[in-house]
Amino acid sequence: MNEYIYKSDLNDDEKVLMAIVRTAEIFKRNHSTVFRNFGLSFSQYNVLRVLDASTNDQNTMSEISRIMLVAGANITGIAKRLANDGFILKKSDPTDERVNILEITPKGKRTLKNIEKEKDEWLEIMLADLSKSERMDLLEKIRRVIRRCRKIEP
Amino acid sequence: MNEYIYKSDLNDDEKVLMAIVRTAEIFKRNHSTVFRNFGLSFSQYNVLRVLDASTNDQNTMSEISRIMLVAGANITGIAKRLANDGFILKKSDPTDERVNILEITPKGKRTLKNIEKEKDEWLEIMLADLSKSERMDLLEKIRRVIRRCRKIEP
DNA sequence: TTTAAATAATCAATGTGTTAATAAATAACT
DNA sequence: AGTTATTTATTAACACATTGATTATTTAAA
Repeated sequence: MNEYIYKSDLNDDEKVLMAIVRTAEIFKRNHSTVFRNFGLSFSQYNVLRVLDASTNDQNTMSEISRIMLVAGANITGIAKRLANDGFILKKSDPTDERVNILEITPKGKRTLKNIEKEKDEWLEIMLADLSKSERMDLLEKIRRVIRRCRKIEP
Repeated sequence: MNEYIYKSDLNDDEKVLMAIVRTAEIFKRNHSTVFRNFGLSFSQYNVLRVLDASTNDQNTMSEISRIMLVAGANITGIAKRLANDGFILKKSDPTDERVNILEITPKGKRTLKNIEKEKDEWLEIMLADLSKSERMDLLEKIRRVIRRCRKIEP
C-alpha cells in the first residue's frame, strides 16, 4: 500500500514540453549505453559525428561548440578525453594561433562505423509506432518550435 | 572566410530524435534561467512540483526518483540542497526507518507560485507557432514514442 | 602606434547525471 | 529463529553542462 500519492497538475503546454524532455532523456540514455560499449559518451560521440561530417575530417573547437549548442568551456574537456583515447588529433591552426583544430582519426572513424548499426536499431525501435508520414509530421512540428525559439534569442 | 564546413548527414529518424533533444535543451535552458532567479535549478524545481502535487505536500525520496525517472543517488544531493535552502523539510518515516520523507515548506510553495507566471509565458512563447490542435497532435505523437519505449525496458 | 575591443580557449566553482559499492532496515524463506 | 534477499538511501568517481574569470592572440580604432 503506497500512502504517498502524486497527482500531476501540468497544463497542456507544459505537458507537451515535459513529454519532449522525457523523450530526449530516454533517447540519450539508450544511445549512451550503446556508446559506452565503444568507450564514448553521448557528447563525445556527437563531436566525432561533427568532425566526420566536416571537410577534411576536421573543424575548430569554437565551430563545434556552435554546431552542438554547447558552451565552449565544455569542448575543452571533451576534446582532451577524446584525444587521450586516440579518437581525435588536436593541433593549433598555424594561421591563427588562438584557434585549435580537431581532426578525427582512423580509429575514430572506425568506431563511428561500428556504432552505426546498433544505434540505428534503437532509432527504429523508438519510432516503431509512428508511420513514415507521422514521423515527418512530428519532425515538422518540432522544427517549427525550434525555429520559433531561434527568433526569440540567438 | 570560414574554411571549416560541416554538412549534416543524419537520416530521417535521427533527425526526429535529435530535433527532440535540441528542443528539450532549449526548453531546459529557458526555464533554468527563470528558476535561477528564484534560487532553484531545473531539477530542484521539479522536485518541488512533485511534492506540491502530492497528498499532504510530501512524498518519499524513492517515489520522487521513480516519478522523475532519475537515479536515486541524485535525489540525495538535490534534497540536501533544497533542505539547506529551506524549500523542503526532510524527515524519517517512523513506520520504516529506511525511508526519508520530503515535505515542501511554505517558502517552497510561495516560490512555486512566484515562478508560475514567468514560466507559463515561456511555454506560450515556445509553442506560439502551433495551434491548439497541433499542440495536442504533437503531444499525442510524442506520447506514443514514450509508451513504445516503456514497453521495451521498464 | 598605442590602446581598446573582440575572439579562442582554458580553468574554477557549482549542480546534475551515470554507475558501482556500501550500510542499514525490513521482508521473505527454510 | 536465523539466514538470505530486497529495499532505501548515501557515498565516491567520473562526465558534462553552466556561469564567470583569465590568458593569449588577433583586429579595429583613436
